[in-house]
Amino acid sequence: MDESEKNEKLGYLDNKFSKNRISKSVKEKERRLPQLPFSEKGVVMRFAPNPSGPLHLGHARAALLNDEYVREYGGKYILRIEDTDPKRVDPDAYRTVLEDIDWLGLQITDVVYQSSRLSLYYENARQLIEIGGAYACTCDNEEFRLLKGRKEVCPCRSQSEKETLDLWDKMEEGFFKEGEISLRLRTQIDHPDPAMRDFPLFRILNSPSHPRVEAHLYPLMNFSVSVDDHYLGVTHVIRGKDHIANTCRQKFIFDYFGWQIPYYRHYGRMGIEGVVLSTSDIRKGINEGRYTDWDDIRLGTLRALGRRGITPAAVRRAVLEIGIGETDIQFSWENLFAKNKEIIDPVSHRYFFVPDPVAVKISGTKPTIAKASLQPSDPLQGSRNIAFHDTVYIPSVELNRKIEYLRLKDLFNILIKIEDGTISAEYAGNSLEEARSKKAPIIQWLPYEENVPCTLLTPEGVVKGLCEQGVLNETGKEVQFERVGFVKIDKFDKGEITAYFTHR
RNA sequence: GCUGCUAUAGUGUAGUCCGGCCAAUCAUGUCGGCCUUUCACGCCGACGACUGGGGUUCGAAUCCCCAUAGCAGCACCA
Repeated sequence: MDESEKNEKLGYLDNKFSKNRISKSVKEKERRLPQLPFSEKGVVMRFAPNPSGPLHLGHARAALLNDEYVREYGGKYILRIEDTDPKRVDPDAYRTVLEDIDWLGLQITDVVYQSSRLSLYYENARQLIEIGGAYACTCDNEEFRLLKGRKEVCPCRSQSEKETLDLWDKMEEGFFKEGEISLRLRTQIDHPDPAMRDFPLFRILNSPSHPRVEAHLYPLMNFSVSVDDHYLGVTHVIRGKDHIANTCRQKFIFDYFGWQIPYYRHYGRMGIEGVVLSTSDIRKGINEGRYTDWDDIRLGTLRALGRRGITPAAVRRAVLEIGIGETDIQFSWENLFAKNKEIIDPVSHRYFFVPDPVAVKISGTKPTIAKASLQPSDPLQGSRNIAFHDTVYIPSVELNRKIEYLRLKDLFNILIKIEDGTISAEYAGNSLEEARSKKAPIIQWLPYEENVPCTLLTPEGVVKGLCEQGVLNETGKEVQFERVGFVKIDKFDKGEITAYFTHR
């Protein structure tokens, strides 16, 4: 897919093809994000995931919000892979994160890996030490925590720049083992917020080994992020409010170096109804066999959403509507589904799917071929031909409703007869008007001879049924099973179609 | 415990900075109707909110104070 195709798919190109009624009304409904200050000359923004697993809805918000601003103001959009903690790096994630970003349609202009920038961090650490901004602390963690709580300095804090530099050399050389020493920033030990007091900048890690680089001395995020944001020229940072404290911490670092601080904006926490979002919890669930994989449709990962038929454009619209407010919110599937429907309804092909099918022989008529529209709002997309011989499958629920007069959609009316437990039907005319006036249910059906088994996976359970053979051409696409809902055709395997229920 | 952020209908969101045009916007949802060879789409209508209490003011969703609730940070994670 080239760039323009991609944009069009995401609803960005307002070209001659998108002048139809639906996309126009959608466009009018779209609201804009609030303006960012200092954006006149364009912006440099970044999306900075930790490569610990595939991306989920929470990542999508950060990624899409930033993406949208870069699209609006122009500039650079940097993907920064934050892999400075080998404990939290999943080698596969280097690939999956990129795949997910591609799916989302982000306009990334630059990609950097923090693990390739360790020497930059070391150099800046050295500088920071030289100007007296940091000291090497050998205190026990718990001990330091207690001192900090009492606003008391630790003995290491009084070391001279020379002493710190010597210790730093040893840290770089590998003289210290994990946990023995860390480099701390000199902030204010009596800062009212305990979270600000002399927080750490670097630590030693002897294991596990890093998949991309040989190292033992790693920066902590507040240092690497500050250094990168500065050297990469980041102008605006949109991130979750769980980073508010980090923003304050990073300002201490910027101040030491005399760097210009980017514009920060923090959006609120986002909870998602009934879904596990945490990467570590998902991983655990997969390992324990509770989920099939990262794209298990019960998950909130982007690949899971894609698999059940949620489009990236819908995710984008939903996320932009939520915006950058600081209020904690409850993300609702209803709203996402509505956005998705806006997108897929006008283009999804329609098919009949008959759940729990019952065969009914119809007397009093001759074989014929029904013509049904593939896409009712756009006849140009063609139609399906469904052959009627003499027996059809209809959903068993329709019989349970005890209504005798029915219309088979796009075919004709029938009268159901149940005698001694055998079900049959009689042809009852072609008139649609008559069916309407008698308020006959208009139902989906399939010929006895031509159909294909289909398993529909829904949140409520598995529905076995039959569907039209035309569905075989729709693998990987979203279609609508008439009177059932939108589904994504997952695969055709062993003579059977598997589909995932997307939403009504 | 300390520090900070937030608070508009079931959900999301506009309005809050610079008080009156807000008996509060839009979307979604639910219900009802219309349209329609789908229980989809579209159209019409209804339902539904300023967390509470004080204060300032002629006038407060909007400013101030207190309370309450939710969330975050106080990691050698990001």
